[in-house]
Amino acid sequence: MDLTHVTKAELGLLEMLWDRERSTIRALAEACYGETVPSKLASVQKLLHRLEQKGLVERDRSSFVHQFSATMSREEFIGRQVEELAETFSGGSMASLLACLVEARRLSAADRRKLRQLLDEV
Amino acid sequence: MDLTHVTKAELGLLEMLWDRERSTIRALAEACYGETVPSKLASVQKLLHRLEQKGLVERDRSSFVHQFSATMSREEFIGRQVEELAETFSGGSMASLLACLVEARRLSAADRRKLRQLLDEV
DNA sequence: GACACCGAAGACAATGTGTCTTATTCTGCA
DNA sequence: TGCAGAATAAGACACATTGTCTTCGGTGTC
Repeated sequence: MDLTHVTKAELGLLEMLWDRERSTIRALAEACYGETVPSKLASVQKLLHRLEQKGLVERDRSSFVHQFSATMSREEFIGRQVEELAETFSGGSMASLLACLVEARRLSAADRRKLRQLLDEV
Repeated sequence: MDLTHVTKAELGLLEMLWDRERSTIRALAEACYGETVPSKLASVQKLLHRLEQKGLVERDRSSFVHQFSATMSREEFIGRQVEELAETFSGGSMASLLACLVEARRLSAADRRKLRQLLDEV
């Protein structure tokens, strides 16, 4: 199982979990599909199961109705996505990947200004 | 057809085209598989066809043996991959995406130093 | 005990992916 | 010219992924 690739439907659930901290299958189905018929509940169940296998979702089984939550913050997840690009294209080096961005002029002047400011704040 | 997603096999061909500027199916099959039997040639043909559909590869049909080349540089391609992440997660804003990286502390001190240096050079 | 709900498991169709075979067209040489 | 070889084109094929849905057994409530 590819631990990194997340489909659009899976990402939708993750976004909801990032919003809500923790949630049930029923609540997620209501938010996703606007209905909680058994088939939709099963879809959410399946997607959550896959996210759990990928290590992106945690399940609390202590109560009869399971509670789900994301294992990492949205920011950390995004960071890992970028790191995966660095892994694929720049031998894992974030610096090289960002250098690539600067050199390919894919950062606007405003982007560069903002970035410099962020770096100064750390 | 997803214009952005590139499979591992397709990426392998792209990397070769970035190395060689332009190449034939036969040369790519030799480099990829180490043999140029008809089945391997057909595999390369199919992958190139898909890359062409995705707008990532250009085909010169002027001579009998077609010549293939990448439509964008490796750097530009990488830039677009990062932009796609920005699109998905940060409303298309590269600055926000990079802010996310800085805030999630996924950049080492060395990464930050290197990045600041790059920004100064532009 | 009857009933509703839950999670687990799997069937299912649609799509994506890489490999391979076959058909068709073109080149170059005898 | 005619033919052998090579190239492109088209599609069959097996396999994996993805999202939806049905069925089943277990659990709680009245």
